[in-house]
Amino acid sequence: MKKKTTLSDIAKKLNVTPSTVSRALDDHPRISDSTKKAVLKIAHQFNYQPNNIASALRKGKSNIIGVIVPTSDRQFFASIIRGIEEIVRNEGYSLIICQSDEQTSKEKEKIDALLQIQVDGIIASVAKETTDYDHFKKIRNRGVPLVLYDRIGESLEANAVVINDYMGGYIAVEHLIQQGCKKIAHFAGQQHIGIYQDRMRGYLEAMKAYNIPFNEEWVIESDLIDDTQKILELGKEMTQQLLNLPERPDAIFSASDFAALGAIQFLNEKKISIPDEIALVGYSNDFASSIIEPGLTSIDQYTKQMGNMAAKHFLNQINTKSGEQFTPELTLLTPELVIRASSLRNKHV
Amino acid sequence: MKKKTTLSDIAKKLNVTPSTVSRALDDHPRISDSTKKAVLKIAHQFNYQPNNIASALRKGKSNIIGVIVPTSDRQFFASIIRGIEEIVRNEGYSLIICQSDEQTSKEKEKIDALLQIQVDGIIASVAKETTDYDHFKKIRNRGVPLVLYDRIGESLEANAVVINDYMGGYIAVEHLIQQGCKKIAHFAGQQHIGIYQDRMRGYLEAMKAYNIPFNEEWVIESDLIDDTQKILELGKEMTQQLLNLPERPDAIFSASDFAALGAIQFLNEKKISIPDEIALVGYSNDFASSIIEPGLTSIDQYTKQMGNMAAKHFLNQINTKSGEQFTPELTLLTPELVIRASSLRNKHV
DNA sequence: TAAATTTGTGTAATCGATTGTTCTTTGAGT
DNA sequence: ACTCAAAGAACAATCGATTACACAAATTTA
Repeated sequence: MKKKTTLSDIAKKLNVTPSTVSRALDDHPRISDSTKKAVLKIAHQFNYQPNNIASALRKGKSNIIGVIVPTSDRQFFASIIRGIEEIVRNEGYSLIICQSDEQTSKEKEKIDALLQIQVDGIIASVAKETTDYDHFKKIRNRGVPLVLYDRIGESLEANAVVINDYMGGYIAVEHLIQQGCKKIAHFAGQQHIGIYQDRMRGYLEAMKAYNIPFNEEWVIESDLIDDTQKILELGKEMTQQLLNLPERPDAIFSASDFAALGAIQFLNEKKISIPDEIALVGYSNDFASSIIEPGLTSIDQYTKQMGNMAAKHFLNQINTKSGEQFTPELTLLTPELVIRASSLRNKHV
Repeated sequence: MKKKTTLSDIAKKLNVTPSTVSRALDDHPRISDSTKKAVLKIAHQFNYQPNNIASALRKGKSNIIGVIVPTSDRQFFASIIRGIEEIVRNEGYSLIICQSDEQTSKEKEKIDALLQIQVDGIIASVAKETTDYDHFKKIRNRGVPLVLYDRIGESLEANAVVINDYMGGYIAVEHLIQQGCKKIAHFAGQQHIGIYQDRMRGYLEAMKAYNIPFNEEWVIESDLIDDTQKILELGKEMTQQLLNLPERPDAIFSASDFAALGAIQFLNEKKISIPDEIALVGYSNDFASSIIEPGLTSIDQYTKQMGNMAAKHFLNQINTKSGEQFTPELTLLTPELVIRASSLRNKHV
């Protein structure tokens, strides 16, 4: 095992000081071209790799960004990460990816861990449990840039990028209405989480806009952030519940693809025709939605783009002089409806 | 923004030296209990957070492990990461997760980046493209522990953990035979990749063991590591190809779930009955396999356990005195057959 | 009681790169 | 020829924690 070569090794070889070598490698204007060339040559010859830890210590900058995802089991987050990486890699940043597993306690732990290893910034989506944001405030208090994506703490002053979930809910329901549905149910997520609130709001507004009467019984609120299998089961149960109603709905807009998948399985089992008896639209366009029969219409969230934007927000903050007043920016991405058989009643439109 | 408190801040406050504080916090036996208590108190009061970068520089240890995954789009890798984290978190390690996107060039880049930020070890699965392993050897040459998982370079001297893919192939095909299938086709992966070789070997051996004649035309080799949608299409094409054969197979063992999913979609379309006309077994037990109709029988790979084992191998290497001779260890995990409708002909067994 | 340990801390070097401050040399300008 | 500025590089401090070594005081041992 060879020991690493350091600045001083190169310096000794050339009879100059480490500072000269450092500046030469940094292309400092005060270093002569001849010296620069010589240094570069030896550096290459010795296969010099700068010690980033030393550099980080001196510069107070680690070139590492912490990314917190509630869980990486979902394609959603994998895609976000990819989006972030795409942008920051050229700037020389590495990512540390952490999972909060939807628990506030772990979220705190992870934030502490990231601050401890001195990340240059944190990009996070908040856990479903979280209602108190002090641990996030700690990030900003430490002077570490914070960017939130998708699930953001309302009360937090931070750059953020979210999908327009209101619009997502609206276009989903509008689509169902245009397919002739008049009694539209909604599988809603927990209303203390902004995105689910917005999707519900979109649902309600679309109904109102088209003068569709609203029936309270058709809205079922539940925890849509959980183990995939559980949500699947939940979807089945909720569907059963709807079928038991005196006035049975003719469509379901589910704020989660998985609950909708469960609904489809259940309806298939009961030989209830989709979309003719009940039409369905899900949310987030999971891969499985294209696999199930009939294919599940869903809202696509442009996750990679979301990652890209989050990364850009981070870079912006880094490049903002600390003197300037910080005003949080919010980026709103537009979701898209991906239409499949589960909602397509007018086959020939 | 408050500045962080350092060891010296505490030292000054107590009129001792930083070294004493350092030792006190480290619970050094030579430090008196009274001093320790005092230090702890002030440290807490000042909300002291050790500067890990400084510590890393001095100790030559970053407490960061680099994890390389070919792509994080698959649940498979998400699960592995989780498995690794579970183990190493208590030891104070953080993970940096990188994606090679199946490209050797990116794999090299990532390895360089990880070495540059001085990770304490690298846990990796090799990209499909990779046939030359020099960049991995570089890791060991630098004295950095390396652990491979799932896709390992045969010629690499490194700890590794893999699933017994031979057994996976064997039990999959044995199951099909037991269901009465006699003409079993195989969607094989690229044979330069060990896991696909092994699955194929399992297929062949099971056939031989049960005296099932082997027909070369029933084996189709293709790239099963690709964009999910592409593999889905590929699965359809390969199925078409099999249907065109003079002697049509009555079962398919696919080395990829996604190709099998494509096959199911295709067969459903053609109204060919599954499993009666053609039975199917996939590989890796993806979530979508439980969603499709009929459910796809598949081989489960215990991915979290694989992550656990990889992490343990890493810790072992760390704790091995460098003097001792290094002998690479290979852990072989046992896969499990998850039976669903796609292969279940004897419904009443 | 003298010698030998043990105990509790302080001193100072170190990890490797960075950077503000000299210092010397060279060259231009008058 | 002389002043002054710029160029090129060295010096030395610094980032914060760690640790080999030194040293005095307290305690034990003989």
